[in-house]
Amino acid sequence: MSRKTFQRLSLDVRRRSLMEATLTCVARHGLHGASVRRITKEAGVTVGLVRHYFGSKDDMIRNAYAYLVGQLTAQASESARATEGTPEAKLASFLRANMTRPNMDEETVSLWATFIGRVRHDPGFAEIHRDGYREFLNVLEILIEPVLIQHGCPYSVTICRNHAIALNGLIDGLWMEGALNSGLYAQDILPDLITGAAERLLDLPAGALSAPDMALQSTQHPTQQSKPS
Amino acid sequence: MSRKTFQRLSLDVRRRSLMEATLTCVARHGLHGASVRRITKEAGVTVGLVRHYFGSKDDMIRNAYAYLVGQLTAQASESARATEGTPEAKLASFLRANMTRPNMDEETVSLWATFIGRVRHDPGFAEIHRDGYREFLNVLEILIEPVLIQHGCPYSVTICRNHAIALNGLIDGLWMEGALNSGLYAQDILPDLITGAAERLLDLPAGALSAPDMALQSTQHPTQQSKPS
DNA sequence: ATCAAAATTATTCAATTGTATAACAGCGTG
DNA sequence: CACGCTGTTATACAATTGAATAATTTTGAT
Repeated sequence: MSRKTFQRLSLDVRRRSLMEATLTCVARHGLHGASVRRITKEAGVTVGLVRHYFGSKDDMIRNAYAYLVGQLTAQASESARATEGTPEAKLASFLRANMTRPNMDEETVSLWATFIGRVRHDPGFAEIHRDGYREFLNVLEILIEPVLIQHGCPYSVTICRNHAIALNGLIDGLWMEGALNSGLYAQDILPDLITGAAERLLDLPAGALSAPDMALQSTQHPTQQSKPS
Repeated sequence: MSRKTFQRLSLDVRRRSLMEATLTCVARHGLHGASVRRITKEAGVTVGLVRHYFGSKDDMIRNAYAYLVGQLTAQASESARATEGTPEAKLASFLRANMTRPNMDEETVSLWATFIGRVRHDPGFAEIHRDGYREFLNVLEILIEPVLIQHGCPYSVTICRNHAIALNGLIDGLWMEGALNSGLYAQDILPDLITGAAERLLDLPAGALSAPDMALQSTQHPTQQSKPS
């Protein structure tokens, strides 16, 4: 009986392939079902490599979690960065990115939730979560600030930060419940729903985020729409 | 060596004690660390009882999840029901209940997230989640409806439902990130933060939810505060 | 072509897992 | 007060787990 043939891959490639296999297995079978054997089989290697590249299974899982969080925020903020136009358009793009693929994906949410469940009792996970959350809040603040200023909204560091916290909550909640797709509503209502909700949350005139064309033609002060009362 | 002494308990008591021990262990050690032996030790019984009362470990865990979800919505809506006063006060009470103990508890959020992570790949969990989510949305709609009407906001079944979806997202997200307490802000800012955010989300005049006294003395149309612009 | 260093495989090991089965004991019923 | 039902304990078992070690193959430098 012959030995398995194999390639020697670079450290980065091998580590990433193992982390991605880890994420795949955790998403599919949960943390309890993601055994070293399943993960290494998914990655097409044998069990010994875990020790070789990560020292232990727990270490590998923590690295995979950090890898996931990094990708999530990177994708969303890249989507905002790539959008040319007004601050409103950038913010709207960021919001919509979180309500559409690839960011809003059932498997990704499953993964995220599973890891979140470990944050409380594993200091390593807690640190990764805190850093990721901080980063996400920062991105949000930077996106919100110019929008508030442009519309002459009351502005301070505290206000901006509180808006970021609330908006982040809205994003997280809709992202999660939406991706799980309980069948109670269609997922494709979410991009419009979140832009509308964000407008009101930030006290912007209706249409400032949801109708980017209108926002474009009057960059200074969009027509002040009277609130229905 | 003598046998362990024991009491014969009623079916309900024993099942509940096993489910609560399950929740404790899952919160502490995750699904992967919540072994039958740990759970039964936590409950003060021996392993055989799992088979006797639930058939299998998985069945016991599913039951524990349903038990948790039921308690969560029950506590929050009870808090709203127990509040005398205007619809605004009831809604505000519901929101605040989700941002304070016992509902907003790190351990509870850990549990919830862990289970959510299994929803995608376990049909049993999916059903429990869907039912719980539907229930929560219904409660929210019922609380929102009279508030919208009272303030003469544009109203329809769709509008009300969309508001419920958004508000639920806001609650879920803030509840989770807040409870995990990453240390980026103090948890006690959340009750005020969510009532303020909800006012804007529902397009209510400022103070309608956050200043219940004002809402009380003018139940018809609270002083229309001009939006800062 | 050779050789050594390193990446990868193969195998082993003790510990833990979930479940099944059999023996025991509490408790209501007669 | 004895009896029997069944809730409960105790034990056994095969399967799986994470980690450690030894054996082997690839690869790049010479």
